[in-house]
Amino acid sequence: MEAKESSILDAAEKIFAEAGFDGAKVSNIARAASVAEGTVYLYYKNKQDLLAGVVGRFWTQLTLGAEAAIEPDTTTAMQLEQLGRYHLQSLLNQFEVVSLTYRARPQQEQDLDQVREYVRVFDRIMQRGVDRGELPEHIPIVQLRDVFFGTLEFSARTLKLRERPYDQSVVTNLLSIMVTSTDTPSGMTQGAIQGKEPSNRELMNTLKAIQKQLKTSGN
Amino acid sequence: MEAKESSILDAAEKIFAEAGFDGAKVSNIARAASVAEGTVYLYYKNKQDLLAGVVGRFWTQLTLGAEAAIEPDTTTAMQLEQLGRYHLQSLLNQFEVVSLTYRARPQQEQDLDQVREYVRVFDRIMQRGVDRGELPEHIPIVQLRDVFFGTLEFSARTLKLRERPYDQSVVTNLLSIMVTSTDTPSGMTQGAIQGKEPSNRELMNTLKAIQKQLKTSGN
DNA sequence: TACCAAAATGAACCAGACTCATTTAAAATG
DNA sequence: CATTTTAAATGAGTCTGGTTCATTTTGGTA
Repeated sequence: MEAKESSILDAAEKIFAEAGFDGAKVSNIARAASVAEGTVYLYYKNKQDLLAGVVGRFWTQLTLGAEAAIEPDTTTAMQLEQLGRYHLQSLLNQFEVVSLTYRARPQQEQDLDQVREYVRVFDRIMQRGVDRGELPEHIPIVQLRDVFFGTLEFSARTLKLRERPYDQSVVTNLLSIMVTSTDTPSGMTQGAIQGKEPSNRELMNTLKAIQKQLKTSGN
Repeated sequence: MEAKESSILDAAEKIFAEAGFDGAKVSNIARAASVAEGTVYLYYKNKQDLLAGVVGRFWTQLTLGAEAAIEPDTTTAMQLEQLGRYHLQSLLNQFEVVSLTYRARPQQEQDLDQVREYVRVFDRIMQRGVDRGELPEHIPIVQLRDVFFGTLEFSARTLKLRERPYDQSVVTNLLSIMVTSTDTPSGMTQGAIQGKEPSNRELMNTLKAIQKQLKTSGN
């Protein structure tokens, strides 16, 4: 039964999230799924594998959500901001599951290619930006990816630690520094720096000229 | 005996590093430390606590090393670069121990105030920068901290995953985006960021700074 | 209804973290 | 020194909880 597998995953996610990996007992997960303990092992090799299932499903869903959250026909900067918001919000809303990812990772790398899949959403946005000439290439995309996801993940931890809610300025400021140094259309700066007027168009344009040609509508 | 405790820590670090938390058996750690299994529990409440000991010691040492790696009498930008290099190198050199940090963290938060201590090295650099007027305050230090450490940690993971060695450009590029939008080493993006009218000279300097970054990030 | 294969069960097994009664070493006492 | 006291160390045994597997139940088919 397909439904049974996902019911086990649901139960596992719940128990793992509230008790952590070590605290979660397979017996409890089985009970929560209304299944015998041995049944769990028909669907998952062991407890680790079960965790990988939970985490994998989470990231797969995250990928779908991210793709839905991004307008296809807007600027690269805008898309990055949309992904940034979505990502930070998801990290905060499902903090426990995200944390579990680190329990799964060290094991088998191939378990978590759902994470790699998710990361490609970012890569596609950036690649499109480059193709369209909206992004210069001072910094390799791979490095910008680490800036983007690394910052957001650490920010999420910080917010959780201080028991603060979602903070839009985290995304805004992150984008402002990524955008300021990789891309410098006046419109982008305007959006990124909280509505302040960009100034001195002449030199800003000169600045632009050393980079790739940009065409961005100011929001 | 003090020496015995640290001998247990040494053994634990070794075994944890090569087998991971779950793979490491307390019996093996005890044997490696030439001690009976029960003795371990005289020094550490349980296996988790032992891990916290290993991880805590690591971050304490990292703090000392970081303080040594930073020249006291140089610019904020320079100090940040020194810390960045040191941090990335350490993450790579002791990747396994760093990873273990995530096994310790979810448990008790107070276990890891050594990490918080380490982070203060960054805070002090930034605070001094602000005090000296070397840093404007567009973006809260707390957020920049997440940019800094988040990026470096994710970069370290990426490098490890691809089996690449230490890459100076990661630090350079990170600093370039942090500095371009917050600091003004040679130029003055300050005006533009704050929304004031920057002078032509200021923007020219920014231009130069960016061009310079372009060259450095090329390696 | 009888048969079979797949799915499910849970009692038993076992690895390994942790305890504690006992032993050994060190320090204090006279 | 011999003796008592206190602390440190030991490892066999306990216990929790993940994992296995012989047995039972289920669902489909002739």
